[in-house]
Amino acid sequence: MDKGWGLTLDSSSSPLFPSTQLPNDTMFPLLGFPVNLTRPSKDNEVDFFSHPSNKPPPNFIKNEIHHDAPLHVNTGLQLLTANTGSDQSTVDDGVSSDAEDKRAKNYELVQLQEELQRMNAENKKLKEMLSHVSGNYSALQMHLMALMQQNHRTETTQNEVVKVKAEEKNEGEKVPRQFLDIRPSGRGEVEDQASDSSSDDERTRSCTPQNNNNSEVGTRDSARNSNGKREESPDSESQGWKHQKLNPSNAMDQSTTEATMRKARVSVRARSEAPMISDGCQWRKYGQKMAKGNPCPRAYYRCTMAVGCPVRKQVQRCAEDRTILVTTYEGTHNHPLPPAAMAMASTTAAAASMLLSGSMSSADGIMNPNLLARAILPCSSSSMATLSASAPFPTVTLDLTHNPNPLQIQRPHAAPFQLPFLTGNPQNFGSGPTQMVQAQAFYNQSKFSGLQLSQEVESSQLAPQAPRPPPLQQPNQQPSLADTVNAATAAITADPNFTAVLAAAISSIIGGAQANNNSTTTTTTNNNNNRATISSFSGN
DNA sequence: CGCTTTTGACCGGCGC
DNA sequence: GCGCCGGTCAAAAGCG
Repeated sequence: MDKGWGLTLDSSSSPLFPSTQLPNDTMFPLLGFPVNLTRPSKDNEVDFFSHPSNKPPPNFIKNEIHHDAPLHVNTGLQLLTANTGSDQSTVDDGVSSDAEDKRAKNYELVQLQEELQRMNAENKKLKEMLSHVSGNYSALQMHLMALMQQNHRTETTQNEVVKVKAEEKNEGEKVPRQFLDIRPSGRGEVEDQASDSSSDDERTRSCTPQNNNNSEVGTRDSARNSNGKREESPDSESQGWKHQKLNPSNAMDQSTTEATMRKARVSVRARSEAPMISDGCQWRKYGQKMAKGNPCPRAYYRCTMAVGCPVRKQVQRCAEDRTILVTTYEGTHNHPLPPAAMAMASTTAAAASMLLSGSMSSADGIMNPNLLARAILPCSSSSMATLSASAPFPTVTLDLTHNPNPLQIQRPHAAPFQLPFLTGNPQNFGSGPTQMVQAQAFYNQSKFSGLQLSQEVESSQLAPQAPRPPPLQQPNQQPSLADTVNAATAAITADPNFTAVLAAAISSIIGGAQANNNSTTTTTTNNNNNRATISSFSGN
């Protein structure tokens, strides 16, 4: 009987399928009879249905396993044939002695199905919990980063305020407290609640003694204003940068770390045919220049995810190898980031934070590139993460163009989405292999099917030229958090130990889609964009 | 119509 | 002081 079939199939296979062979969502509908009807496999033929008295000999079972022939052909015993028959066999099932046994099995089937339903429900609950926890984790991570940076700036600011007061005593009312109203007007709440970094930067920058000694007191950019050409613009933080550049000397002893934080740069080298690597943030191009020594123009972008975000980046192709895209990040986001942007943002923030640390802000730290390099990439060679001391600003270069990972050597085409970026705060630098992400974890996640997570990934045969499905069509928009979380949840379920890293990978992958979308809105759409391989950051 | 990109001009820093 | 260079601005153009 079919129920007896279903019973044996379910009872034998259901404990294995949910987590291993079938996606959870598709597994349960298959638990019922369709499986039995469409697949009269040899499993069914094995002794479960046969009455003990009719148990086939061992030889028969072996034959059944090794031959894929239909059941009725391979069956050497009448009883088995009768048992494995279709629904019409009920006529043949006149064997009344099996009735109670079948009832019992039917009952057992019902029980198992109920149990599976309970497990399914529990699984869904766990998924929801996981997505919730993942979201909270991201939020907390950002909050922690913001607090750390704010805390550091606060210390610096307090020192500078003390010094300003001392100068006020010396110079009387000559020194205004610019930091009280230095913030640009008309900003949204987003900045109010999250822009401590930039606003504090503005305050501390403006209240430095150096600034106060200038004749440009009271104006943020006297040079511009003296032209009568430019009033204070909403983009004042950039002028704040400029302002800082104007007065770099005297205040260095007090705002060294602050300036370092602001000027610390993280340069990422990655092979990409896309005009921009995807980092999950929204960027607006505000300039392009031909840089000396490189025939490729350098593009300047600023973060537009929040008004007044000070983060900028420069994108330029390497002169020696134009398949290498060099992206240099500068500044720290002053707003919450979507999961898609966490990886890169955390990396850049981590680099800046490391520069802010005592050892790194010292000359020793600057002059010892390997310290920072190894701190950021504990498992990488120094050639993959270098610190430039000769540059005007401390610059960490993350070279993603090499592929020293033994795992990837073993599976050379299997990890085009491996993401090295830090996903946590600087204290997590040493977490080592957990920072390494294998994108294969997201296999079967249809959310990413359009993001070149082709299924060949699992079979280690990802073809770079393989045609890709169209990217997600969300021009200039971040993928919805819900989508991200849902997809992340599904992937994380498979291996909860990689929660943070998976989230980063997902976000970066989704960011890849965004980059594609961005590219479509600019000039040309490069179908090879997603072939950008950020593949070389390795764990051990 | 609003947003983004393009692009020439402008500015300050720096080296000579 | 001058010129070069990196970085930024903002008007114009492009685009959906």
